[in-house]
Amino acid sequence: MQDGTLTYDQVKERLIKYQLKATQQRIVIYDALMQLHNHPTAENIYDFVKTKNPSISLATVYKTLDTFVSVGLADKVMSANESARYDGYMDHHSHLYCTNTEEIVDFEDEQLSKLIQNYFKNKKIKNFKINDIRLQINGEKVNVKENITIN
Amino acid sequence: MQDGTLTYDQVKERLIKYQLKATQQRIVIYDALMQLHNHPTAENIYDFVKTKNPSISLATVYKTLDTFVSVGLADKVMSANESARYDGYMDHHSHLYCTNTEEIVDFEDEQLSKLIQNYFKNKKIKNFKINDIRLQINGEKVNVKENITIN
DNA sequence: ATTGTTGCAAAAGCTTTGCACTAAC
DNA sequence: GTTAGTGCAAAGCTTTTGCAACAAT
Repeated sequence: MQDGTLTYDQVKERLIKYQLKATQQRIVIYDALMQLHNHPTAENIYDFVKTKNPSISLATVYKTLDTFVSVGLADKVMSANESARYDGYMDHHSHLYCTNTEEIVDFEDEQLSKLIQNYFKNKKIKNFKINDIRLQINGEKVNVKENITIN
Repeated sequence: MQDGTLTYDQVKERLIKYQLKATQQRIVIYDALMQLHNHPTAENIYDFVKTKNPSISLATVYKTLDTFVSVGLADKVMSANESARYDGYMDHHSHLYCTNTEEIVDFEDEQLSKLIQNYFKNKKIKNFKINDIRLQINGEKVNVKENITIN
């Protein structure tokens, strides 16, 4: 698990390591990300960060988070920013997501489902009742012009 | 795999089974969902459906899709509609998502990861190079006031 | 006839953009 | 001094809402 506490200089160093100018804004935003380990929204981070830097703008928070994601310092979770996509195929199933073409392909594998279900029969998570487990398998088409074929 | 072709009456019957009035709009939207099995956006569906029902409105498409999701006739994939959430904890990991409290909790299980990785060493997906596999485990807190604890 | 659904247009989010100003190197 | 990053306000998208008109039962 991450620690959540880095000194000012440690953050600065890390930013530089990722070839980013160590601006005040980036430092406080990165620091916020380390402290708010509850998957904050941009707005959450903005609120948090305003106490340390009252003049910061929400646009900067967005831009900075984008930057962090693009260099690999942060991750965007539960993807927004794309439109919602719908699926009428209602058996529980997982998805392959091609990061190049943005295609989503249904994926279902009985054997793998069983494997995972069995795993959680033995390993319970305290205070959490599992309703549904889905895999999101991210990757790339080898040949963009051909289809992805399962089995 | 789903077939993708249902007659007008079959769709109607299915809607009624889910206690929905079988309106023209719902029928064409459900039909669209069955035909567009590429995880269409609301806009995609709207475009598709306009050819059959030029006077339909985008708001109706949204409302109808919501209705379908709430009765379990369709599924919302790659959740949008929430704000993007960020995560500074950059080791690849999975998430528990509590559908009541909307909490996202990091989840990492070395043993399970290995299990799944091994599985895909034997079972390749044609024309797809896997970069990253994540689990999204949906469920509910048993006691909303207590935390979810892993291990 | 009743009730729920639709379409419209307006509003509400969230996120991005352009540009002048500023800070980091 | 250069170059890149910031803040602002405006605009862009997607999605939601309120309400009068309408269709399904």
